[in-house]
Amino acid sequence: MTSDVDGDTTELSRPARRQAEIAAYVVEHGSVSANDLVEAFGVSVMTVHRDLDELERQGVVRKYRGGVSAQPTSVFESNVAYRLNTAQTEKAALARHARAMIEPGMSVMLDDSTSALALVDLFEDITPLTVATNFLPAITKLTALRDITLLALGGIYSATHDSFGGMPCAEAVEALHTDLLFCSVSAVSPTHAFHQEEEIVLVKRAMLRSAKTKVLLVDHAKLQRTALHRLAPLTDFDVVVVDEKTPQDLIKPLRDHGATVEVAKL
Amino acid sequence: MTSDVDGDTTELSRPARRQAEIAAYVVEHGSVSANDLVEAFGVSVMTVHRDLDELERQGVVRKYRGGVSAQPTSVFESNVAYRLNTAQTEKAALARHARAMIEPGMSVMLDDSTSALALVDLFEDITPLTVATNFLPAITKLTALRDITLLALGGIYSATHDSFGGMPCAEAVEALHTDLLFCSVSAVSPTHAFHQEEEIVLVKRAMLRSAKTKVLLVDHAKLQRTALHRLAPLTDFDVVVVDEKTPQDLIKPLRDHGATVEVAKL
DNA sequence: TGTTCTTATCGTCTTCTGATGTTATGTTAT
DNA sequence: ATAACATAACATCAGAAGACGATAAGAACA
Repeated sequence: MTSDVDGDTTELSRPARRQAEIAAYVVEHGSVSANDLVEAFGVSVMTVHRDLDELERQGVVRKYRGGVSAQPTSVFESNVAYRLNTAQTEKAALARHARAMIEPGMSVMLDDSTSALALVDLFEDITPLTVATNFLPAITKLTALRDITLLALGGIYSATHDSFGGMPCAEAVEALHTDLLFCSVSAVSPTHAFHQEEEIVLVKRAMLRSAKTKVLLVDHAKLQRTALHRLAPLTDFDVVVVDEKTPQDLIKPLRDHGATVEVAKL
Repeated sequence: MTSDVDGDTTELSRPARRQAEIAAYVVEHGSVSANDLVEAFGVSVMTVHRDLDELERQGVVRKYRGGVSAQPTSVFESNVAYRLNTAQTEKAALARHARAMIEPGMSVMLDDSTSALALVDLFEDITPLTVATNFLPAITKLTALRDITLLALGGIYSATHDSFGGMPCAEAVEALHTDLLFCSVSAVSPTHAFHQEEEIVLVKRAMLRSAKTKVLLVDHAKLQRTALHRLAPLTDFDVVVVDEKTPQDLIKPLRDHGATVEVAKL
């Protein structure tokens, strides 16, 4: 019953949507020519090239004379997971649930996930608050808010994630200790959380070490995926929050293995 | 002959300009009511309040029921120095001069100054490049560029400067060592560079320790001002760049005290 | 050298954000 | 309690930025 898993491409600018579709197209076909894409998407050559330039900047495809080829799937997936911005409703629900755990005066850490971003929108009323994050969109949003101490976690910029990472970021994280951590991952098995990229795992692990209470935000799509790198056992998290659309038979195994699972109401 | 020192309020959005003017008005009058401002600036009460909210967020004024009062002058000055964005032509000239010092492949550090920001616009052609900065507008611009490794220097966000600072930032800086540093200050005496805020001084000093070649960018207005905190002797900089409008009799004292001064052509 | 593919530049058009005022509701003082 | 002030919540409008394609210039390939 995984009814509306994808296909809901709302809330994305036209070019962004097309670029995501082009990315999918390229990944599917391995490599294609610019002209193929012109026909497939009904835009001019120029626009196709511009889209491809952007996708290349994000590390999703590689351009060569005569066409483009797909990059390792991991990159594509992290990127498209971000852009295709699926399950906004679910993420908003997760965010509302998470919000209830936060009290004024606390310090909160956020990773570079869209789930965390949804949470930022709810911060305005929970002031004062200290927020640490390495996610540029979150940073941008938070700069506009009053009574929130923003602690930006610097590092090497990744266009694919629109966030900062690498050693410098991990070091910045380790200098902190926050009350709460909200983070998300690419995939969740009954026992562990996984992520596509080792580089990201480095930072997330540091975050896990630097927070008192750790919360994992998981929309139901994540439970049916797998990913390369094992990040941490689910028991390392104090709470795992899933959305209401998650089938019961996917939740039970988590609990059986000792995870504390809460369900966020839509 | 300090002809056109201020009064050139170009290149600023209407609300930003009005806010700067309101800030000046408030500082001049000590404290005023919202209605006074309505009459003085010919906008609605609502708009006045919005402007004041923004100025308060930046730490320039303090609101209370019935009006607003000015905050310590230092805050006002750093802020207005930033916003009133004077001497753009000069800063562009300084940036062009600085640009000639950069070779592809180098690592460059930038502080949170508008002079540094002008430099960012010239980076696109000097790739590859590694750029480290704590200035949010610079970070935002750099994320869009390819072939530039962006190293964001995190820290505590300051709305007044739109940059990151404090201890976390200083630590991030100290973990680095770049080929070049371009920075600016509030004021320059014949022997020293000065800055208004101690907090900023902390970060700038760290930057000075973390770069091989240090370049100070100074538009001529800076030479006629003073500021509270002594940052460093001018001889700590490998080069001090001034703009062409700087009177000779202001340049000579710097050289007499051992500084290497270069003049940027407009 | 000619052909094909790519990039640069310009003008047009659309879209979107941001700024503003008005009205309505809430809050503080007297 | 009431008046003055402040904020919240729309609706409107304008300006700016972005998207796009056409054309022309440039670069790689064969």
